[in-house]
Amino acid sequence: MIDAASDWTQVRERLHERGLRWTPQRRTLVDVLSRTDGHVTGSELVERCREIDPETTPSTVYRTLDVLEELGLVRHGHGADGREEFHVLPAVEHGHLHCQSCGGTWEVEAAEAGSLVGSLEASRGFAVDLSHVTIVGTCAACRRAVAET
Amino acid sequence: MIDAASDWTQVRERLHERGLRWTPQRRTLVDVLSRTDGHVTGSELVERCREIDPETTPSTVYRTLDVLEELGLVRHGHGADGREEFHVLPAVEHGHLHCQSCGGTWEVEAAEAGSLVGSLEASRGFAVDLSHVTIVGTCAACRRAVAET
DNA sequence: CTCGTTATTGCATGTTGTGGCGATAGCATC
DNA sequence: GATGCTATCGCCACAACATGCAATAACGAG
Ligand SMILES: [Mn+2]
Ligand SMILES: [Mn+2]
Ligand SMILES: [Zn+2]
Ligand SMILES: [Zn+2]
Repeated sequence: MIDAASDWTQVRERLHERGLRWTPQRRTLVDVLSRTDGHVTGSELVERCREIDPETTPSTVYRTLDVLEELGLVRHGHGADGREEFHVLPAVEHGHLHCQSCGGTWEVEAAEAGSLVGSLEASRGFAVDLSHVTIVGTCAACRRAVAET
Repeated sequence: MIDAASDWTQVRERLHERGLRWTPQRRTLVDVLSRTDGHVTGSELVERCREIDPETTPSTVYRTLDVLEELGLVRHGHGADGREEFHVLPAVEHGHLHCQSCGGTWEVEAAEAGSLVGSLEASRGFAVDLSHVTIVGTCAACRRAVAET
C-alpha cells in the first residue's frame, strides 16, 4: 500500500535515490497525478498532460507510469475490456467489481476479498495482487431485472 | 458452461436459428477452433485462420468471435497484460492465476474460487463470471526465491 | 433458378499501448 | 561554470483490437 509519507513532494528524491532523473515531462505527469485521486486510465492521463504541455508524447507518459509504479506511487489494473486503469494514492488497497450488464463498478477491499486471497495463499502459497484484480459479472439489480422478465 | 451437444458440427444451424449466416470466413474460424482446445489469444486465431485462408481480415475474425461467444461456443478472459484469451469448449468453467514474476499460469476451478464467488453472491448478490477472471500475483516458488535472497 | 432483403465483409481509420534507436539533456564531479 | 556519463526523450513502426461505411453475398421466398 502507498503511505502518505511517500508523497508527491518527494518524488524527485525518490528518483535520485535510484539514479533516475527528474525531467519536465515527469514533472508534468506528477503534477497531473497529484491533482487526481481514485482511478484514471492511461489515455486519460495522456490527455491531461497535454492540457499542461501540448507537446506530451504518449510513450513518455506510459514509460513514466512504469517507473512511478516501480516506486509504488501508482498501481494499475485492467478494466473489463482489458484497458489499463491506474489507482492513484489509494487510501486502501482494493480490487474492482464490474457489471457487464449496466457497466457499474464497485471497489472490493481486502476484508471482502479475504476469503479468496486467503484460500489461494493457504492452498497454493499464491500472493494475490488485489489492486490488479477486476471481477466481471452481473450485479444484483441487473439480475433482478432479468428475472422479472 | 459449454455442453458437448452444442458441438462445432451444429454451428451452422445455431446461426440460422438466429437469422445469422454461415460464411466461408466463419467456416475458416470454426475450423480452426474445432482443432483447438484450451486457450488461444485473438491474434493467434487470426494467424491460424491465415494459414488456411491468407486473405483473412482481422476485424472479421474478432467480430465472428463475438458472435460465437454470444452463442456460448467460446468465452474470453484477459491475460495479465489485458490481451484477450479465449477458452475453447472448456471441459469445466475456470478462471486463471498468473505469476507476474515467472509468468506461470494455473487454472482455478469453481471449487477453489468458491469462497470468493460465494461471498460476493451472498453479500452483494453479484454473479461472478469466473471464466473472465485472471488473478495476478506471485506464486509460491517465486516467493520462496525472493525470501531466500 | 432468380430475386430481394439484409447480414456480413473488407477497407480505412482510430484507440491504446509497446519497443528500438539516435539525439538530447539531467546531474554528479571537478 | 564547463565536462562527461548515461538516463530519458521524441519519433517511428508495430501489435491488438474496435468501428463506420459502402459493396457483396447468404439464403428464404417465389
Ligand atoms: Mn472482457
Ligand atoms: Mn497488468
Ligand atoms: Zn448491473
Ligand atoms: Zn512465479
